[in-house]
Amino acid sequence: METTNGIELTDAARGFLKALASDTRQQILLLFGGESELTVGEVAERLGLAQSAASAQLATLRDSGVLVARREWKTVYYRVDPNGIARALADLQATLRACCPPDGSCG
Amino acid sequence: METTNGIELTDAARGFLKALASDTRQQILLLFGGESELTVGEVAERLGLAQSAASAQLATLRDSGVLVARREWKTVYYRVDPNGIARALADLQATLRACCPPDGSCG
DNA sequence: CCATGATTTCACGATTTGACGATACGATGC
DNA sequence: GCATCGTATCGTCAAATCGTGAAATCATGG
Repeated sequence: METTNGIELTDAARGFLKALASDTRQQILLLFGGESELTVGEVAERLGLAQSAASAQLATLRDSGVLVARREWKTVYYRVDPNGIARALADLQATLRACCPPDGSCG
Repeated sequence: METTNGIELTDAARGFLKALASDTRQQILLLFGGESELTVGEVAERLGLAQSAASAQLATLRDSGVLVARREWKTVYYRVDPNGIARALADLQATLRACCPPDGSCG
């Protein structure tokens, strides 16, 4: 069997936590609260970032399953991936349930 | 009413995300899966960390509401704070609900 | 083929993080 | 008062992160 506890975070959950630990990436994600889709340039302008910085942060969010990208001609449209977020959150909760007593509404 | 979107992360949620973004702090948290309480020295030994490093990371987890500390004579016992975790998770989910369509099981 | 527009990648510097060792603090026991 | 044990704090250093500007990529239009 496993020598480990059996308690571990999935890659989805770890990526999610790392991605959303950054203030800038949090702001980017919250930008999608009103808009359904945003381009790299729009994100850069609204946050006062260089386009290269916005591009990199968006790529991080995409790689961690928080956002998805759609390319239309020259423009790349990013939008939230509810599925990826749900999965990461579910994994995170499942792991946390093993650490904190189930009596609390930990999940 | 609000000039803002109304979408924002609470301090609890932000602290939670930052605290659990570190691999070391993730491992520390998972250490509590089997044990109810651990001392600084125990955490340091099990993770092969210097005592000072374990102390600092534990303090970070405590400051972000993930752990609570209890002092008994010279020894400080840390344990998970299910209440703090539940609050951070609830705040996080509430914010995320504003970003991803409610049709998904986002929360 | 060349120009344009949007994005990505690269090279660089500045700030932050994470670990260590050494030292200081707090409480006990002689 | 002095020694001891467990923690916390401080100083330092290597590695990672984040931002910028310049150059490269990719697709379209003339």
